[in-house]
Amino acid sequence: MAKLPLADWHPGLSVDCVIFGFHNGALKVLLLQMQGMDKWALPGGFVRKAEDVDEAAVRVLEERTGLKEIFLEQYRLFGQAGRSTTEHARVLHQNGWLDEEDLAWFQQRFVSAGYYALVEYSKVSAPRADYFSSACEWWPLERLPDLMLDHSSLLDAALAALRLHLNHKPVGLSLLPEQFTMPELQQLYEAILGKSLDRRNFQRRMLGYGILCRTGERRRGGAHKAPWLYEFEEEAYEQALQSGLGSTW
Amino acid sequence: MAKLPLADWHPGLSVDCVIFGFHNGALKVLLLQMQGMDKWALPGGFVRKAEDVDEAAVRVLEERTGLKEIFLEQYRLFGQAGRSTTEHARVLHQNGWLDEEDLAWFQQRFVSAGYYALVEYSKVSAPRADYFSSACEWWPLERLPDLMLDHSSLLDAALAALRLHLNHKPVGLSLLPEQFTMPELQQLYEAILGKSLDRRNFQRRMLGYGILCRTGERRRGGAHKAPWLYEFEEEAYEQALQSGLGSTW
DNA sequence: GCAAAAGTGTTAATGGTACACCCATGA
DNA sequence: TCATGGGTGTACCATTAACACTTTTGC
Repeated sequence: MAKLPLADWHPGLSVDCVIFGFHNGALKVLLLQMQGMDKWALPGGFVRKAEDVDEAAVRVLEERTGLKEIFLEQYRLFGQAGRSTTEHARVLHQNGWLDEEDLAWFQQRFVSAGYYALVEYSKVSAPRADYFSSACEWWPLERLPDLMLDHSSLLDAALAALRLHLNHKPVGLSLLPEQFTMPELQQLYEAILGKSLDRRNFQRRMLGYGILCRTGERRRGGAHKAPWLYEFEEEAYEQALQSGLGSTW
Repeated sequence: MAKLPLADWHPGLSVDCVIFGFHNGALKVLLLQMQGMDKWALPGGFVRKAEDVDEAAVRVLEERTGLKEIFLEQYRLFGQAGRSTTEHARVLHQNGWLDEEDLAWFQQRFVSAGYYALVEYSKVSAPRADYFSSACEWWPLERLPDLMLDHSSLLDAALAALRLHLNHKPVGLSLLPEQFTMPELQQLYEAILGKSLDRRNFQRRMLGYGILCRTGERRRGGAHKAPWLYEFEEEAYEQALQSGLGSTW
């Protein structure tokens, strides 16, 4: 990314992606460790002048995860005047990661479009760091490292948006592998909602929506009774989401 | 706005506001008619470099409505590469509303933060047009004029966001006058949801939330039985919105 | 007095909550 | 065989949906 042909990029505009994955019963997010800093950051990037902002987000997603078809939702623009400090750019510059010309670019005031993405954890075999970062790792939501700038609030807002969308977007479909068990689906809901649900009622309710299909197979190898494997019935799922899964009005 | 000191403004960034009002049982939005065009536009503006994007939206709101304390919610950034055409600027330039220098500014590629605002209709006595528009008027949602650029989709998305937020934001409080009747509140909900609700069940459900206070007065002058007047109990309202009015999980 | 709108009440159906119970599996 | 987790059933309760009925008001 160094040596940007600056004329090609939309000034003062970036995208940041909160990439959610689900593994071992926990929600995780993909974070980058910044070169020469102990702080971590959300994967992000700049926007080409000729490019949709959505396309920029897709590009970032692909660069980090290697995946192209990802559920991606833009939830808000972050536009506080003081949100982008120059400290980070200064450190990069001192360590030789940024030359003079690019430094000026990084020291502009930036507004950033916040996206959240839902990916199937197992498909992201090797998350890749970008030019300015030394590591790219999954972090569980409950134990996050220090994040730079306002990335904590971006993340919080993404989770809030995800909760709000839970009944209207294909959250389960996007985060879970093709086949999954009912307990796994429940753990996912519990992780997103931040509270525990009744096992039996959850099952009945979910099956009541008519969006799940029992494959007939069970998940063997667990320590206890083998649970059934399910798949989503995609057409019925889409249909049900139109009006919202638990909507009241 | 002509003769912008261009160095003070954030390049390629604007805000657009969908200002909702409620009058005579119908949802309305405030639109501007562009100088020399038959198309209408959402009230909008640019963002100063030293200003929060939210502040820019508040500024626009105040300029059009004269109101300062307005419920305002940013719902999404609109960032299609082709969304801002140069046609509008060309027309303004030809008619003498834009000089050469400002023309270049207007012909940049713009991304725009979409806000929706909820105002008490009666408090907006005289909406004011801006420099580039010849009229500023309320239009009912069901019969909207042709809108420029992608403002139709901005508006549709604002309504969708409003629906999604109905159980989590003080929608009634913001759109209705201090005192209102139950039928008025119901009409508001029906207008937002786009469907009719049962009168009696609506009333019971609303009263069940414990967020309304019957003043003891009735609205006289109507053609029929005089309905009670209510006010919101603001503390209880805020409280109830925390968990969502009709949330299921 | 009539039509139309507002307030109150009742009932059946639906859906959620809180359980008890049985089944499968590995240690 | 026991602890643990998974699957099914049921009884109870709250809420919703769909009604009937009464009250008020202007014409």
